Amino acid sequence: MENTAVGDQKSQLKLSNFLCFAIYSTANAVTRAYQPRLAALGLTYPQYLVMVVLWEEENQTVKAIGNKLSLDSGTLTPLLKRLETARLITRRRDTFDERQVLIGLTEEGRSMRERAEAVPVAMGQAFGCTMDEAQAMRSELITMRDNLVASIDEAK
Amino acid sequence: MENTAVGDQKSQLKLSNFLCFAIYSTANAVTRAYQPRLAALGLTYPQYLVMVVLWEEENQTVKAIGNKLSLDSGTLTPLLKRLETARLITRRRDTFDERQVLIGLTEEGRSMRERAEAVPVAMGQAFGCTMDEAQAMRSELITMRDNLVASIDEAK
DNA sequence: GCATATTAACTTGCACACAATTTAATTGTG
DNA sequence: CACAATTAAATTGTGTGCAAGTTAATATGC
Repeated sequence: MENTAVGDQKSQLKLSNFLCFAIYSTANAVTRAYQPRLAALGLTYPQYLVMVVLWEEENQTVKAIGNKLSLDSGTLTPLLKRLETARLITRRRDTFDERQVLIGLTEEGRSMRERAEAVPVAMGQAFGCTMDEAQAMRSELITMRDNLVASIDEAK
Repeated sequence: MENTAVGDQKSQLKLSNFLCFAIYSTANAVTRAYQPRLAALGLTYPQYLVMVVLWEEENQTVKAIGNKLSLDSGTLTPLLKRLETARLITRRRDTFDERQVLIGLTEEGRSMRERAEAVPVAMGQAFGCTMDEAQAMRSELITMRDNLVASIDEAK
């Protein structure tokens, strides 16, 4: 049936739009939802992500942090300078490769980890979904993200 | 089994983190993936979203557009001014309620719709998923977004 | 060994997002 | 009718994201 095929295609085009928008507006909501929970720590959501990466492992390069968060130095450099000003992290040139900057934690940054434990607890409840749903969603999103990223160079 | 319960809870806390990050980094990838496809139209992704809303219905207030896109006037006002400068939209005060500004399309903005049809086609392919997967994902994301938004006031 | 290419971080410029405040217009209440 | 409360946009200030270009250090090819 030709009409069905055409109908399918049209709705897919609309859906692809709506899916993009769903991701976009949910991401905005994630940032807004973190804000009141991070206020006590004085962190923004991207700053919190950097701290999470550093709590996992100290003394990482800007490049390594960028790879983990999919952010480039144009975004990270000013963000890291703000965390340095807040005395949460340290920045020092790698002695063996002076191109690299190693990001470490101050004692204050290290000790913030404990106070930050409440944040994912509160956020987990805010989502209102089960662990299985969250895991399935996460896995599908990462697949889509990697597909999208792979498609970018082709589109240029 | 106590260990299992504790293990479950810990992994849920991590997962809630990872789910947030998956949404966040996928949304960044969405914006980057749109960019080369919107370059020919001279639009950013948020600008494209506003145009889509206006192609559906002309002469909407800033408030109405903001409700549909979950954006406030602080974001929309400068964005709309850029679209006006690009001669794609018109802005005029509502005669019956001078607080409101009605956003319309110029002939140029209206005619861009046809050229923009290729964008969702390309993006749909870039996602690399079936229509059913896209629809399921979209529906779950919207549910989570609404849960998140509902949780924000409580957290303040 | 030295010129060239590559790499890491930084910088610049632009466009969001959003909290908080301001301004102007309308609505609601006594 | 007067006047307080509400509403819609705009404005201000801060913090991302990211493309494009710069600088300095390291790696590579001949």
